[in-house]
Amino acid sequence: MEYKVSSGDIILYENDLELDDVLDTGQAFRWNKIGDNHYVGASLDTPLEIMGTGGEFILKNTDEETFLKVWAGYFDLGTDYSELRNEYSKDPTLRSACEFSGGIRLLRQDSWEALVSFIFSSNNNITRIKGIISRLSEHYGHFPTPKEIAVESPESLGYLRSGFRAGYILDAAGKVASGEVDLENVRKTDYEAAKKELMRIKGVGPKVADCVLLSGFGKTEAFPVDVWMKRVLETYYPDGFPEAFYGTRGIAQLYLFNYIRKKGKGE
DNA sequence: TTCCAGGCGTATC
DNA sequence: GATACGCATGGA
Repeated sequence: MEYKVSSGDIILYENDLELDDVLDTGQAFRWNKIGDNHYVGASLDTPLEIMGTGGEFILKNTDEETFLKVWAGYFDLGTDYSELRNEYSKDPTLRSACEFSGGIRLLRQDSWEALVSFIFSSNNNITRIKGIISRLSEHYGHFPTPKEIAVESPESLGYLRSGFRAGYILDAAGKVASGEVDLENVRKTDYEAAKKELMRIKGVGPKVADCVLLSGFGKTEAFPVDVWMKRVLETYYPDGFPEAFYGTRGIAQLYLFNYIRKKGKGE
């Protein structure tokens, strides 16, 4: 990880990063694009403005301590994505996907924030998900804690316009606030057990659980399969996804998901 | 108007 | 365990 502090801003040098590939592709829902390669957003209650492309980025509205404590982890700067892509590129489909969008990384989000976000993602589109989460955090003036949401009701959450997912969020908040679902324990335990634990929450099925385990807990063997990935698996991996990538197949999934979606749109 | 959006819970077999 | 169906909301 290479960076410097310049008149209060952080200058980050990172070749394996493009903001459009990580902040605007359905991994995180709290970023707003305010210009070319220019975003404002937050992780929990820590704000950030970030801009840049081609290996050099400026991080504003932050400081070195926060950068090291929050953003280095968030952008997974400790992982060598060139090396990962070299490995993936042994597979022809993954090679194409990696070449298609080389700026993809796994965003390692806060676990509670990821849980809330992906519960709202169920049978929903990215624009609406962002709107719901934006209304939620604006309502409290910060990203609400499990306890703050747990005392709400479907009616009092009506302002979110989140539809049937309001009940899911209440169940998640209640179980996390009471300790019935222990997120720290989810972090410590292995992938299979962690998935089971998360799926005790209403509105958390296999796909949402995998998204949360991948982004919120950094469990890179979590492999979210939605309609797009189903198509990828049927088309390119009829005999199953290569076992060689099991440990980081969740990151491979990010490249494939982006590839199949944008390729279809002709981007 | 109808269809769909990074699914899930429930009923039914 | 597999499969069909309804579900709130809003944009295309």
